[in-house]
Amino acid sequence: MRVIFMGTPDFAVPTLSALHEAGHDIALVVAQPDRPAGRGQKLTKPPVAARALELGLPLSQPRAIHAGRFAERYTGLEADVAVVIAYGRILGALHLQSPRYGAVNLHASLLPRWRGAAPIQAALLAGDPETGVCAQRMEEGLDTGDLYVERRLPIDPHETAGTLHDKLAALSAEVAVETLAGLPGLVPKPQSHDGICWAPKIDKVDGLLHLSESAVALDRRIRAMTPWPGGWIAGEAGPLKIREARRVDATGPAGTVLSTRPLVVATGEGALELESVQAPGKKPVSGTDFANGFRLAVGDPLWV
RNA sequence: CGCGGGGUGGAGCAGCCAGGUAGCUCGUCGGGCUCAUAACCCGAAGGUCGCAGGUUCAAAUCCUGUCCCCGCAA
Repeated sequence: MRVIFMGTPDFAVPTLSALHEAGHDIALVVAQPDRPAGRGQKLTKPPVAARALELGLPLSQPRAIHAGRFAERYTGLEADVAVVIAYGRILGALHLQSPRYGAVNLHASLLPRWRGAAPIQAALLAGDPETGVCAQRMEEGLDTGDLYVERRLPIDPHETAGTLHDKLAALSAEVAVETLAGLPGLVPKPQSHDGICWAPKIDKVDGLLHLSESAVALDRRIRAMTPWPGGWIAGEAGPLKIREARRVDATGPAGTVLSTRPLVVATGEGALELESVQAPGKKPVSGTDFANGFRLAVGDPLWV
């Protein structure tokens, strides 16, 4: 099939690679423009753009997508289908209707649960036992399209957004290939009217941990926000990132150290063993190393 | 030149601002105590203080350059 691929971050890369490998004619790869990123704010190419160049595919990173040269080029390609995965912008009727079979979007949740920007994090934050990937026929409504294919994936108890991201990115690639293969005859099914919910975009402050919350909630938040923005405890010296933690049975005043080896901190309900933490400007260290360096003793507040 | 923190025995840190015997917690090794221990007691090994140069009687500490790591921001 003649495909227009639209995607931007790491999550979309396996799908681009898989479609290319499956022999589809990728007429154009569309990604967001290069942006300043990282220390030094150097202009950085999004992963999909980098991959497109590696594969020698035509690439466009337009600032304006709804009109002008890009819009003309888009419609002029006479593509069979647009495959959209984590592109990062809302598409218009032009993009959805000009390809022969319209636009197919890969979404990392079991729709209609977790429509929106951050379905992976939302599923972890809610403690869902499973999630998955859906291929939907895009409409102008956000993630409301009829479903071509749905694949489920159980969520491991120690899953983080990072590990789940990678699994779902790989699964998305499979679903994309499967969907395109069946496209001429596949009839998409409408989403259920029940269980609709939204997964809003994740903000840095979503990683803020209040130790007065329960260990269950904190554990979920830490895993949902890892690796970005990371679960962190606010303090005068800056944020203390909690990179890995697990729930343990212990009680005490929330926020105080119950043990230094291993490092255990009390929460509003239950306790957390901190396996890997990172102070501002420092490297990640084990809980015990942290306690040694910061001279923590049982009964001390963890981070002030 | 976006802002900022840091490189000190195996690990995490203090010491640097007011140059002059290498410190703390942990680990390691040996010994002791104990039914036993990740607990406790005693002892030991292990560092040319990222690298190069400079100032000085004397540099981890002051100055210059250089490499590397990290936080913020995006």
